[in-house]
Amino acid sequence: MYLRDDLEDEQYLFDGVKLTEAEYRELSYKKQIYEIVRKRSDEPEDANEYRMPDAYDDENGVNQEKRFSVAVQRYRDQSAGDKMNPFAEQEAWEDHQIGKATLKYGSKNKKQMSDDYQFVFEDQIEFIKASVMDGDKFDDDGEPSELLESRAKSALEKLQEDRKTLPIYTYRESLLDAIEKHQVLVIVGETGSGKTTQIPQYLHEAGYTKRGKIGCTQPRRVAAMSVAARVSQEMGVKLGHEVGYSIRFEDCTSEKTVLKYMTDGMLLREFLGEPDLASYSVVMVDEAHERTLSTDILFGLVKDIARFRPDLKLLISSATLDAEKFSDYFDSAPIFKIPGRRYPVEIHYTKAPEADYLDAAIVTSLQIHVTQPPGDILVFLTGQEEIETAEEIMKHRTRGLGTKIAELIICPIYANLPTELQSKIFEPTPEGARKVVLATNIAETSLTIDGIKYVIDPGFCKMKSYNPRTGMESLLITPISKASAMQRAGRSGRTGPGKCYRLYTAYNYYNDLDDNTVPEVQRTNLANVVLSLKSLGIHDLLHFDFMDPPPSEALLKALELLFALSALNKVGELTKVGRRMAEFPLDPMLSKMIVASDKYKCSDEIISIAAMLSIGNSIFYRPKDKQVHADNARLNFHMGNVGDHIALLKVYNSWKETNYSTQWCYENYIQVRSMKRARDIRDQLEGLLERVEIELFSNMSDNETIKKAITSGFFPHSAKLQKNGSYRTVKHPQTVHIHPSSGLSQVLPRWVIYHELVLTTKEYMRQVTELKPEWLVEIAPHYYQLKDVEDALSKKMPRGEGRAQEG
DNA sequence: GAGCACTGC
Repeated sequence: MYLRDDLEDEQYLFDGVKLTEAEYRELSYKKQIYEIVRKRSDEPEDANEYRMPDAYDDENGVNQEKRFSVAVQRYRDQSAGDKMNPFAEQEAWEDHQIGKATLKYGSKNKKQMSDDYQFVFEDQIEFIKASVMDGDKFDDDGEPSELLESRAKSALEKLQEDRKTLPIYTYRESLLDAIEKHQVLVIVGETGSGKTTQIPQYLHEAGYTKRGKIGCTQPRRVAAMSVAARVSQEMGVKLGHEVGYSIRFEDCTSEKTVLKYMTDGMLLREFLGEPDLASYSVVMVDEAHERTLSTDILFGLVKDIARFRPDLKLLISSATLDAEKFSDYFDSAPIFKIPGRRYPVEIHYTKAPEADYLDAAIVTSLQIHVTQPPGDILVFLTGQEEIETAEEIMKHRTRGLGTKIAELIICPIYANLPTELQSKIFEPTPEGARKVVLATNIAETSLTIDGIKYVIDPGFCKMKSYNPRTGMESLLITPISKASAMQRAGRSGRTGPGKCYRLYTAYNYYNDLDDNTVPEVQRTNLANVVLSLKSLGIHDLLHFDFMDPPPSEALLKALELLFALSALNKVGELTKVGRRMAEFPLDPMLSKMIVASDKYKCSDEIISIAAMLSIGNSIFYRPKDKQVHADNARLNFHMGNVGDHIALLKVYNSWKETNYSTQWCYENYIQVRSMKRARDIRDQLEGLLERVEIELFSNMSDNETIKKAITSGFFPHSAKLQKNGSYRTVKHPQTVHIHPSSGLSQVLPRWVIYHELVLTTKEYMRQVTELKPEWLVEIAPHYYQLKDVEDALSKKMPRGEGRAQEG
């Protein structure tokens, strides 16, 4: 499955398999996925073996009327600013977010499209070739001269020799020298420089591991695993011995381990048990430019411990763009540059702005297809819906062209696409055909597709933003940053010179795009971060040394919540409850719910609910053409109007009863992958119960008890029905609605608690359960007074309409 | 009667 016959440059071997240079440098995602699937699942190794149910069939005809994506409309709505977002003017930070969305493109009246072959040539977009992204000292004919000789050598010797051909090898001594001289070093290394695999080995060879482990963090699990596997091969040791990795649900290390690759979030958890990282001699934060939430917190922590641990070496590795910023943050740490290996990429901009980027992307794809030499195309779109729309239009326009043009294979890819359908993008393109991959941001960093020569970049992505005042989250279609645009362009130059077509003008690029994406820490709910920092003994959070501080309102909101949950006392210290909560890798309200379940003797049910809630909104699969079936399947779990939390519990338990059957998931329109994740999380939570001395109790028969435990964590999220069918949140009053996907959206109970608020077309509560108002006063007397609920208690509540039945 | 960027613990 992995071996390709068409390779001419048989330079590299891995596991006895011949790889291209790009494959060699970075283990292919496909192989990684197969490995993970094999390890994790009870499924047969060949994914084609199990029957694909009709839920996944997509034989619906093309809907001509719907071909222009809703996303375009959404973008236009968004440009109107406060029409979509009633809070647009409230906050400076928010203005910033919205402001970025007002990037105006000119208008263009499209003539009615024809699916005639001629169309491909008639409706073209004019591009201007603007620049060439340099190919970093790439030696194009750099085939090692000792190639024939080396074939006779053992695999290990060969690996050792290959290490010396990496760009970084030239810098080995000067790099070790710089690390010896300076405690903190910022390393700038482009993709392909070998920094991630080589630097920890150099340090090991130089004796650093005698003083402690070398830790290297990655933003993604797959990267941590595959890099560790690679390094263990190069060192000729078994994975998990001297070289290991540590990711959630999987600790592949031992006492022997001296080189430890891990996810950034994992190192953060390790801080909780070892606040000075005493067992480490070197910490390398890799891919620091990605600025994940965990990386940003790690920065503050490692900068702090470096002061009282002069023996600890810190390496911050980043892409070129913001190296100066990292250096400044780490007290003017020196910057060490390592060239990478990358092919040149031609950048093209549109001559004029495009009104409809989706249409422009499709036209450009077809244009490339008929005019450009072989090579696959990668198109960056914003989401599933847009990708599905684009797929329909492209299929329709290329249909019936017969042999007039080469075959165009359309491959959609986004994270929520079932795994079986994802693998399509890794199948090699047949001779004479061309592949066009329609991808979300998943293709920007998370996965690498070989053979991409052309990138089409419309310049948008979906970005999460969080309003700390209202506690509302939303996903907005936003222009990308320059850094992101560079990253996208680079995806075309991995295996040969590439071309990037930007569907915006050079003027747009230089004047309208931000330099960098707003770091996650500035646009997310910080409750969990604050709890972790508090449990590390960091009390003055408003003065914590963030590289880019979050809005203070977000910190205050988090502190306020933790205080309400009794995780913090009046002076802001962690309580016993708070310490127990911090053990769980969950949002504080979920952790509180688990801690409280001890009292209600229903921890078994509560951890299942917590696991299901924490995987978010991707449990139910709802294909466009089977929506009615999917909705009916979902309704089964809502029998008796038990509320969404109990419904999630029923989903989990039903799946468990089928012995975690994949087929059952298909029949019930449930995402297999999400359920497996829920099972992993639940298992982890069950293990953690012991640590905080909570007994595993089951109390399935009593829904009211379970609901009370939920209320113990989610009482700040209560809302009361109003006359017009909308709800009003009790504590920070605002008008909200039950999400139509909720089992209670037609039932409208008088009082509800909700899991989260999301802003889409309206302000919605997602995951809702009915509540008795007296519980609020009983469970959270410090938070609710009688007057908050008294009118509800004084009146007799009518039964029947407007009120859910007891489950 | 609506919608699911992407990670991570």
